[in-house]
Amino acid sequence: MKLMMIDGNSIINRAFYGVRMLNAPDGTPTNAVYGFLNIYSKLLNEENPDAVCVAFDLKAPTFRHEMYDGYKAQRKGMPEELAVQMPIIKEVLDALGVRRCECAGWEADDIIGTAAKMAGQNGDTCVIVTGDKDSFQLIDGATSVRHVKTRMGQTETKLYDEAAFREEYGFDPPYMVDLKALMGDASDNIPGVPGVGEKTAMGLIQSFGTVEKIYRDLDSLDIKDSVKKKLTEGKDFAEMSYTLATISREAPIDFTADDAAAGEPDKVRLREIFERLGFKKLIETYGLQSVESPAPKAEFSGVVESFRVEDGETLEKMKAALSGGICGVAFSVDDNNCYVDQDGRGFIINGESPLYREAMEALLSPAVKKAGYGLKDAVRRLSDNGFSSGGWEFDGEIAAYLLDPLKSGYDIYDVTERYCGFRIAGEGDQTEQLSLLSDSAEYTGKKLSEAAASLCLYETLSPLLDEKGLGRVFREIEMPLIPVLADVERAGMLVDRQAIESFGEALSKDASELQKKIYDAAGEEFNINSPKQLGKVLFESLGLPAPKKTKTGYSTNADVLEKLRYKYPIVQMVLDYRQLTKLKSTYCDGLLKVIAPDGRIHTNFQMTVTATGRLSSTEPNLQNIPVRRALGGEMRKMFVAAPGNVLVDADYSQIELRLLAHISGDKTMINAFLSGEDIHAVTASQVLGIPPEEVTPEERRSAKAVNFGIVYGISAFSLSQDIGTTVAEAKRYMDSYLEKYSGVREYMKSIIEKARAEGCVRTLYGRLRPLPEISSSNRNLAEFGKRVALNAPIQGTAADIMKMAMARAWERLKNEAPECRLIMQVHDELIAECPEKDADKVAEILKSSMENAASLSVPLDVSVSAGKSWYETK
DNA sequence: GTAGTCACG
DNA sequence: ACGTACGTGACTACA
Repeated sequence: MKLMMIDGNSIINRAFYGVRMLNAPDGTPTNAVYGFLNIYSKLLNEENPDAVCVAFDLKAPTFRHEMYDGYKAQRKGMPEELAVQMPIIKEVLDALGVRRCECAGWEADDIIGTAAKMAGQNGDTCVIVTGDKDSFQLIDGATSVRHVKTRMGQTETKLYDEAAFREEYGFDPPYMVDLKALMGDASDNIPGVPGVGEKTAMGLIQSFGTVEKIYRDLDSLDIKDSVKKKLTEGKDFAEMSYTLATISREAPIDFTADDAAAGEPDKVRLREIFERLGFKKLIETYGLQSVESPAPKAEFSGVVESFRVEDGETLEKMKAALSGGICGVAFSVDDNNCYVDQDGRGFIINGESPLYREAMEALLSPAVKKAGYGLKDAVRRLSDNGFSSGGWEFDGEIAAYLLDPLKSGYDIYDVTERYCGFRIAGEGDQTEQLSLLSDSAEYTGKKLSEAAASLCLYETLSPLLDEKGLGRVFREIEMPLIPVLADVERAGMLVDRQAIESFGEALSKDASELQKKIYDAAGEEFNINSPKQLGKVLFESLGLPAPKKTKTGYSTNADVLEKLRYKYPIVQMVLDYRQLTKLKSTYCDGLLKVIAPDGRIHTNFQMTVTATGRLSSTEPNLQNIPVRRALGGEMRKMFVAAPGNVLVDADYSQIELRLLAHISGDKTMINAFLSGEDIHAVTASQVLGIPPEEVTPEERRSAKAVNFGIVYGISAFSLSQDIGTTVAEAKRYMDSYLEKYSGVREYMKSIIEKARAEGCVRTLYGRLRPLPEISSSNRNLAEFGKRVALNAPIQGTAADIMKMAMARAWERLKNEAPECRLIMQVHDELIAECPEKDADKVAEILKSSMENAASLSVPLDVSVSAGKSWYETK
């Protein structure tokens, strides 16, 4: 096969200087991107390669920099307008499915040289594309160079094989190095021999062959004395330049021509990028116009007729329709109606009809396969109205979330427009609506349209999920969770209202006393809750040293105040005041507002919010009830079991760290977990090289901080902040940590490379986390992307496992402890409420469901405990 | 509506 | 030279 290796930096440089300046709508310069794409298309036409790879230089110094300071000089020359385009080009290449390669410590030339050599060895041919003549040294029987020039805005290329090279230079390609050694190369800042230019150098190489021979025989050579003198004086330069000009063919690259075979372009991404850059013409050239909105499927014509299920005849008609394939459903909260679409026929089940129950039960039977949108809430409401349900096959909202989890919301209208290509009828929405024929259709409303849209989304998104590798997460993790969460929300957590009220009163009292003291200490009254006013008082009126600023003023957060609290009593008072008011407003007042008539708090679990696959909890958020500090922890005494019942609380211990061990495959860490010992103590012992029994509590704390930090992609700076050491100390610690757990270091490196290449990462079960920022030209964004790349597979896999565990536990409890209800999930913690007599059985069910939800190279350990309140289960 | 703060895993 | 740990939601102040 034929491999085309492109010298990315070289071609982009040519494009930048050869194409007049262009700008994206946001002002970003784009001429190099545009020029590069034009050259690239032209090359594909000329060469028609089987595989393509674009090699890039990295900023990291290479051996050439080490031997010659001047070598750096030209790298600095890249103008800002060009530099900002580099990451964009990489983004475009990724979207095009073109392999790219960069390698710290090696230049694009070295990568290309190595790839060409490997291609030759494998019986492939290689054509190198570059604007630098350096690469001519690589030409051989299997390798040619297509040299790119831009003149007057026109790109010209010329192909050099062995014959063409010899004709132009009069010697064989390998001696190109010798030529460069003598004449130098301004563009690479290779000096050459002072005073020897192209003509002289070419003559010397043609007559005498190599630099080595020239110097060996210098005295006897038949050349001008002046040239001889220059050669003698410039010998050191020649030797150094020889090395600088020699392309290494030993770069550690890890791909072959096969790996670089043309990938499929990601048309959606490509279109997004081109739109951002204002490349309207290229959107046409690449045929990307209708990527986001595929044309509506011809056979889909919406609801063509509709029936109210009000008599036996229509009921039978509906039942007959349901026995066919999947149907789309939508439920109305207001009028208690249900809308069913089955292949263009709409059925409306009216809440006031005497046949309502019978019709609903027929529809909700597990045997009837249904597609809907936002089903968890529907299932919950149906349960509230006494309907059990099953056969939930497809939820369009969840599908849209899995396909693109970073969106801020999944409105059914937008999602349908995006994936089905039409807008459905919405309130005040006069755009092209889903066709509902008024002639034969009795009802042409919004809900029936949603039922129809759900069916259409099912048909469009089911194959798409599989195509994107998301089928498993969808079918095995998300869909089974729907009835579970509906049930958990419905169960709710019982709270002791009076206890919350009296705790709140106590907090108010303490807070107002503290408020007085603070006013005294400050010498003035102000709103302590206003960071702006507080900052003014502390750092201006009282003149405390201000360690940090925010973009709007002084920073007054806990980190800052912690540092000042011993020196200034008012600071401690402010910290205490904040704690009291937080507890009062968010937890006492906040929770009292949402106690339902049954005396319980029913949170709302959001399935389509987080970037990693976790749940979130709202109205109220029960996933952030205080626990870390003593006073806040009191809150948990108010979450109680009903009389005669207990709460059973099961916790994964260190699930994320265990997943790091599993995913990285690090043997030492895996063994640490297999030993069953205290992991943080083992870490301290291994990193510090001391026996486990000698690890002090302080050392264990540091090890724990590092273990946590590694999962988040920590920096030495943040670690030092966290454990209170110098940055140097923290760095030493991290280095020895990564030395000891070298598999973790390897993982960090490889996942980041993978994320760059693919623009996303995945969990063990395939859940996707896109990483648009990792190729950003904004350094902070790119760094952020790296940390996310590291963390998302771990946090996300933990979320996947917990979700599977919940479904398993729920199923088992239904059969083995039917009086037990799951009532809460807090990421790695699952809480059930059951009669006291069932406590042991429930504990066992939770523990084994959670421990066996996944089988990894390390055990999953779950600790369980029971109590009358959430506080007591700790 | 945004910024700052702080509660959780 | 620069900023500095991943993922959430709720509350208050203030424009």
